[in-house]
Amino acid sequence: MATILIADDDPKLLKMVRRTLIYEGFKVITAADGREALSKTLSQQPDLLILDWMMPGLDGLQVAMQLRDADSEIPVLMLTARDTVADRVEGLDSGSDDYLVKPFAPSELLARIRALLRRFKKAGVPDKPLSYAGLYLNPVTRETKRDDRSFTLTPKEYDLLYYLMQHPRQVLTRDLILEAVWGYDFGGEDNVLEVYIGYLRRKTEAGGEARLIQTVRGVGYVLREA
Amino acid sequence: MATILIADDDPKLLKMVRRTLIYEGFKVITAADGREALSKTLSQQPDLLILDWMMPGLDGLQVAMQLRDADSEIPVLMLTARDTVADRVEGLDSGSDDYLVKPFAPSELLARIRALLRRFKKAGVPDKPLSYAGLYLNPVTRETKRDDRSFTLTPKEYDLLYYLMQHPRQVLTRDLILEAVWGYDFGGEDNVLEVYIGYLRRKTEAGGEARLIQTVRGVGYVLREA
DNA sequence: GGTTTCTCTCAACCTTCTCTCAGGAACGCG
DNA sequence: CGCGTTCCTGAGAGAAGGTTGAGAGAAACC
Repeated sequence: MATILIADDDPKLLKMVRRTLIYEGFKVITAADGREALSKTLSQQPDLLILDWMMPGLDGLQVAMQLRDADSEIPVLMLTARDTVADRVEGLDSGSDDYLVKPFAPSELLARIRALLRRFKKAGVPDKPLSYAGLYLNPVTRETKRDDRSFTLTPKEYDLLYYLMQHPRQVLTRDLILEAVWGYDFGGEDNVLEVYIGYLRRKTEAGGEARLIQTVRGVGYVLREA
Repeated sequence: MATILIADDDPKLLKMVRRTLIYEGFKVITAADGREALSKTLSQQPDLLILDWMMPGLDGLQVAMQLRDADSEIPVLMLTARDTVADRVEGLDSGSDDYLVKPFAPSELLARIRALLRRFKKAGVPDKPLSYAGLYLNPVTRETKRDDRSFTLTPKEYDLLYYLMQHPRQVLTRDLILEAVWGYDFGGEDNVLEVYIGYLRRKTEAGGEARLIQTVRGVGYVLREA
């Protein structure tokens, strides 16, 4: 499922939107201002940005413009309290792809998001199959294999493996993985991630193959040959 | 869904039209002048062209004429600010198929586009029969078979199977299917899709054959042999 | 106009997935 | 080696997702 970054300086709205999106199955990254939005966008490559027009420091417009200047093609949905024609035009010119005027209904937000994602998926590169060290994952068919032995994954397992395979040889911290796959800034102390790593290991090594998902003690995990 | 190329030297209009069309589900290619329109038309084979009459360099008229000379059959909708009878005649002679005078309402534009596409579809290549793993569907006769056992489908069932068979082995998300077959913009709370998948399964497996429509839990469905 | 067919909703049921918990194993460090 | 910390794993509760039968209302057909 797609990853969405939402930037707004109003924590209440942030929370509301975040909950809605997660409920709908999106992965969510949040940012409290434009600068944070920009840096998280660059580091985590979300599939869509929801930017508040008015934010302290860098506002949504400026973020969108900077991204366009950097040839980013990530679709941008702008949130604004204003609703004049002039504003709309200005926003579109600056690189945002759609608009939503506050206050808005969650269903309206979802509809726009879906429309934007659909539109950009078509324009973008179709998902390429990933493979690393005998592991194979095809996002189009959702086929997963280790060498020629194919195995099935649950949605969460799939998301996790997908994420790992997008960053082979890279040590991924617990927080990063949790945020990418589970979509929350992790506070509590459960051990979902460990459990799911366990599931994946069981499945990827079911034929007695060598371990590919390595633990980096105190940090996180890496997909790497021993 | 059809691909439409729109060429105009006014970026604002380009953007506006692009958004309207995309929102309606079309794939859109844009061009800023006649030369670009011509080359993109040749390379990407859109289903319809929207050309501005007046453009720097090659104007819309010239583009249309060149395409006709090259035996292109792509329908052309011409945009013009002028509205005299003489102009209209000249335009039609030169190979455009319909006209729209600026400024125009988006709904008007859409109506013309739909009319043109409908008109030219008839002249186009008829849909080829689809088959996969013993399933057979003929869009011309609407005949449907599993191996040699033919079965009948209701219109909705047919649409659904047709869509699935156009994407064999591809995992199709609920949203995608709903959008393609039902035209929803927002996947509500009902379970029509599940019900219809059930109907199709009943019919495609009535002879005790293996299941071809597989569930991908948490995602959607695939047409695939187990 | 009446009948048949089709589409969609609802609700109950069943399956599978997710996440938590807790005990035990592995690790790193002094 | 002993100790605290970190990680792994089996079991299971609860939630989510998917299937199915029944039936109401709309649409198509005669």
